[in-house]
Amino acid sequence: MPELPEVETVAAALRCHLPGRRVAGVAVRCEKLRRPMPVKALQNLVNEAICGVRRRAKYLLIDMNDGQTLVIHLGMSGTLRLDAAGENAERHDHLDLELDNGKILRFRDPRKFGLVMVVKPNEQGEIKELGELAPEPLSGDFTTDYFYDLSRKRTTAVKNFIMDQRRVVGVGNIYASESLFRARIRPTTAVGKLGKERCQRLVTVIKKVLAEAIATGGTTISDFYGVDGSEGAFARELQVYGRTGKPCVKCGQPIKKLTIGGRSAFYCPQCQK
DNA sequence: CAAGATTCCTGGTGGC
DNA sequence: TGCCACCAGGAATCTT
Repeated sequence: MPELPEVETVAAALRCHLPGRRVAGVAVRCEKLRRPMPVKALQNLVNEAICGVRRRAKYLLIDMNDGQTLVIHLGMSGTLRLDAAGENAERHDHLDLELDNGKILRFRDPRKFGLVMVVKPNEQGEIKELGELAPEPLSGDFTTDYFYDLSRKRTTAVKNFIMDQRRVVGVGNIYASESLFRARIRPTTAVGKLGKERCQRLVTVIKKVLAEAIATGGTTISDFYGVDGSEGAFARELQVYGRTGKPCVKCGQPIKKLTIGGRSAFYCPQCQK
């Protein structure tokens, strides 16, 4: 589910509800995520005021007045929603943040690939616990030159490269296939072999696809929903993802599927070289 | 150091 | 209908 546009959609929604609220209570029902849930640190958030909501790559950052930040990664199946006061938790609702207006911010994650941390960012707002992340794709730091220089002499498939969060952040399996189709580049192409022009096409298209997906509220395939339970509309815009055997929207050739780096890749053999 | 395989976990689906 | 193998949008960790 959640790639950059989905996380941004959630962040934008939470920005309308969380800042200015205080944490009134915390409930942890399952501690076993990708890393154990930091129960003590979470309980220490009680009575803290929330001052902002940010996103970095696919991480959601909820900033507290005292300088701490609650970091949430949705993994593959995580969702956050805002429940009305008194609403019962359901299966796989692992964490509740009760707010001072009674509403409950709920983290659900059936596959438990998600991540919850409480950290202290440095003065610039950077969080070392997030590791080495590439620049934000929608920022001015993500440029053709950046991409071109970083990819020289790399033999890995371009699809793997754009899904590697140390090189490009926010692009997951869906937007990788979609971006490559729009850039007319085969997912298997060695990234180091791409000339400057094709690098530029890809960088431009990644920005465009992510921005469009944000504008339409993200992609709902099976388990992405907005904070209010709504579905994202970008699923209608998908041109290759999940369309194996169906005609290419541009040339009519059947879309092909293959496995690269253990993940499925979708492409048009005619349009993508 | 790069690139590929493996692993965490549960739920939905498609085939028989 | 029931059972089961297989697949899933992520990313850290290990091996080669």
